[in-house]
Amino acid sequence: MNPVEIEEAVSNLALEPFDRPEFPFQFLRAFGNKETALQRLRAGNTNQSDVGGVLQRGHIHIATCAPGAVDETLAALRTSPKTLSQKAKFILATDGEAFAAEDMNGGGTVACKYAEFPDHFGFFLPLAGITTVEQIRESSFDIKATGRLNKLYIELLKDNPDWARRPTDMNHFMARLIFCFFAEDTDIFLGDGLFSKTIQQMTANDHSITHLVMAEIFRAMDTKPAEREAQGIKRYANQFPYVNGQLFSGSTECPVFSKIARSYLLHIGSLDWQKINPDIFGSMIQAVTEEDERSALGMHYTSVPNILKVLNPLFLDDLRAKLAEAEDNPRKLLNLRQRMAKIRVFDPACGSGNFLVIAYKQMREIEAEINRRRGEPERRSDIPLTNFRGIELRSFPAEIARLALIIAEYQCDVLYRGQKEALAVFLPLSSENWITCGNALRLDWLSLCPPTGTGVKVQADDLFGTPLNQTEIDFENEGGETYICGNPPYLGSTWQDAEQKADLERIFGHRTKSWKSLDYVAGWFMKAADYGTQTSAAAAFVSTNSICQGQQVPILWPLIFATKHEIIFAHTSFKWNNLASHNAGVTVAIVAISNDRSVVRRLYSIGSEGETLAKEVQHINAYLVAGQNLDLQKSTSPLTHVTPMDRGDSAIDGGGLLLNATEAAELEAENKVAYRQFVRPYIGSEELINGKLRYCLWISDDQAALANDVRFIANRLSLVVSMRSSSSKAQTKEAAAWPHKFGEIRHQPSAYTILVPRVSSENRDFLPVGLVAGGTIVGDRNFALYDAPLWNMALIASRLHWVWIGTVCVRMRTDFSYSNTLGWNTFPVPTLTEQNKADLTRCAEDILLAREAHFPATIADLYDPEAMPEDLRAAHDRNDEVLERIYIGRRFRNDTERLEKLFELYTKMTASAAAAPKSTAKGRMKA
DNA sequence: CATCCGACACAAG
DNA sequence: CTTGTGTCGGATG
Repeated sequence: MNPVEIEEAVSNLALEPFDRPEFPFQFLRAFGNKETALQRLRAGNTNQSDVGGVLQRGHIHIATCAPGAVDETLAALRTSPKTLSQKAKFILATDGEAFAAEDMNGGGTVACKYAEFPDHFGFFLPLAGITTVEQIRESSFDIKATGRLNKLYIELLKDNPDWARRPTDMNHFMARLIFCFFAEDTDIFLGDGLFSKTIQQMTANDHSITHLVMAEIFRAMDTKPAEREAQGIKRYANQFPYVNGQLFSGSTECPVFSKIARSYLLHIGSLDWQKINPDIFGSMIQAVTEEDERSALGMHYTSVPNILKVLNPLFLDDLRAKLAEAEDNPRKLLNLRQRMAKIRVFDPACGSGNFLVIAYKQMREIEAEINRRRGEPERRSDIPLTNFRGIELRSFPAEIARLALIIAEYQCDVLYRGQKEALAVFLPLSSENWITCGNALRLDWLSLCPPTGTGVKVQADDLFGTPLNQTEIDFENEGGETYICGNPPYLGSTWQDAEQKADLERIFGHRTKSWKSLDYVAGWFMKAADYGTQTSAAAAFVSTNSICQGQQVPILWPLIFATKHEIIFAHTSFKWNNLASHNAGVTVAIVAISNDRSVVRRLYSIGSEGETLAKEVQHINAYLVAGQNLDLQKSTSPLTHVTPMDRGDSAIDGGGLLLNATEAAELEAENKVAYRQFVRPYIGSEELINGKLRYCLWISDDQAALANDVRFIANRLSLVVSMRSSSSKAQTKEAAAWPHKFGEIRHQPSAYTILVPRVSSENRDFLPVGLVAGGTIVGDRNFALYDAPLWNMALIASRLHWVWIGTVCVRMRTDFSYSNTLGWNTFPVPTLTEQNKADLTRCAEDILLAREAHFPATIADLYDPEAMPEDLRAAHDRNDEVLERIYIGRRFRNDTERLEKLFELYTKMTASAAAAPKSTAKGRMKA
């Protein structure tokens, strides 16, 4: 269940008469428990309560009681031994009048009237497996409103199929409604609930005219008081103020309301819209208009702390520092206020305006403190809302973003200046539109956010079609600073559609031919850098970490650096969680660029306790490592004298060629000869890491006919044929003609094979390199070194290599994704003497021996960082000792030092290769 | 054109 | 929720 569904279930429960014995089960049902789970609790099998209540292990201990006994019942739950031993997260007591609950992990308490407990449903969201963030817990309202609006939206679309075909109008209409609900609950409309009441009264006898009444009200809000009589505004609509803004200009047409839609509307109006929180309302409501997103309604939410990871280092930290520095000095405070009034914040992927709203609110907070210290607490804000600009592709979020900013402004005015002052300046809304609906990668940012103080009118080389009227609006920030921020969409190169590819081509096509491998988000960085060449600005984006790892680095970053921009701060990989706990958060990094060389560079990371660590550094390179830039290109062959590495063989067999132990035994029983002849051990990464056993059919061309006479094999091969022939891939289809062989073979006969899994957990301190006998078929989940000298294995097993791979290769989630071209072929190794090789070989053997001593422990067991055996760790330690002495004559102090040395060696290595191109493979061939 | 490589959604404890 | 898998699509030389 998503939060919206839960809210609805909980609210419905509170409306029913209180049923003392049933309540605990009803409550659990509302949070998504299945009937079977409830039945088991009822039967007592899983109910562990020792106070006559209902206790669900790991979740909640609930007790209902006679009227007036809530306090002692809650106390009994609190001290109940079972509450502790069954690890209940919550305790809850109610008598149908009062309601009390506690979060046993110190997350606070709820005490309210029974009828009001649905307002606290966010408190219990962990029960439904939804990770809560503080803001959510306090924002039951936003989820509730989202759910109600969603219902209305769907109902309206049902009754108005023509509106479904004009989503922009529909979205605009929804934004108008939200505004009216907010306005009628905050005295912006005179009279409490004016909008809802007017609609209700005027349509009480005839719901079919709802849309006409509403349209008349909207028309009034777009008509200045002086013109109203001439325009013939109806009396009931005349009570509404002139709002204007772009919100009510244009057509006032409204969709037709059915009886049900009308009742939904009135119900939504009865909610207390004062409580709306623009920080999160926008991201919640956004899903309403997106068909495929609706199942996750209320799940999309970017946490404020994460947004501040971008905004604080970008400029808010500095403002706060200046505030602290100014102390009570009125002159300094004034200067700071004047500076802030000229700061513009630009989010070219603004969605529903999250970043802009947070930035605005944070700045208002700082300004309020300035005004307090200067003794001007009621002073009107000097921070213009129009300095917070955005671009958004989808029309509904764009509408919501503007609305969210308007609401944020009003709420800040109420908070810092008082209701009266807030109302005095609220209407009419500014007619400017600072949120542009369009494709940020195609629009000209300089026109939307023109350079300061220059008066330059930039001709948009990439501005399509109709000129945007927004370009005429000037920022009120002559001589001010610009900060670009946001969380643009990430889309790996394989998932971009034709239009998105074209977006990237327009930006990168004339700069590099490798633009096709770039993530979509790279476009925002490049546009920001280009923007920065015309005017000084700093830009910080949340981004997939893949643009700072692996193959994208040498494509993107030299282009950014060429615009004189450098990375001024970065937050290394962390998980960008949304509300859904089952939805493994994307791993992201925050990267900020600026062409101002004077700023102090900072590198942020998440510490072991989840705290943010900051480090001041001289320079940050494109791998988000402290150190100089380097140009690391992937290479098809090793740059040093290590053995070339191949990927293993890819079955592409639809389950036909690979056999588990049972299937192999089956064949052996059916035909021993065939078994001996055609079955080989097979090793994928699961087999290597977790010590599993698998087999495969390995049949040479000349024996294909013979093998096909074996019934078991013939059956398996037919599986292969059917899978391959129905494939969408040409290469695979062709391979259906020879089902007895693996789909992609790179196999070389060998006496033994060293192998590394392509993907493996980052939690191990060393890469899980392995060694198998030559007859074993190495699957494509591994890279293989056939008959390579064993010192190659010593390299792979080293901490140096671990660090290199972790930085240079692309990762899958946060796990390692090994690459031969990017990681192995580029690995900087000093020239090894025969003695060095002998020493390293010995080290590799020692590692293998240490592993063997723990037979049958698997690599996963042995390399569990918590439980790594001492002798094995010692063997690795000696390996590192020997290898690192070869590098620098001593051990490295830490991984940063290792990386810095490796980068340095790489730079030298490639520089000398460029100086002496004759030594390349091609050069030798000619000679 | 024939490899070869990286991505990712899915699946299994 | 962590860790690994099967196969596609498209880059590369």
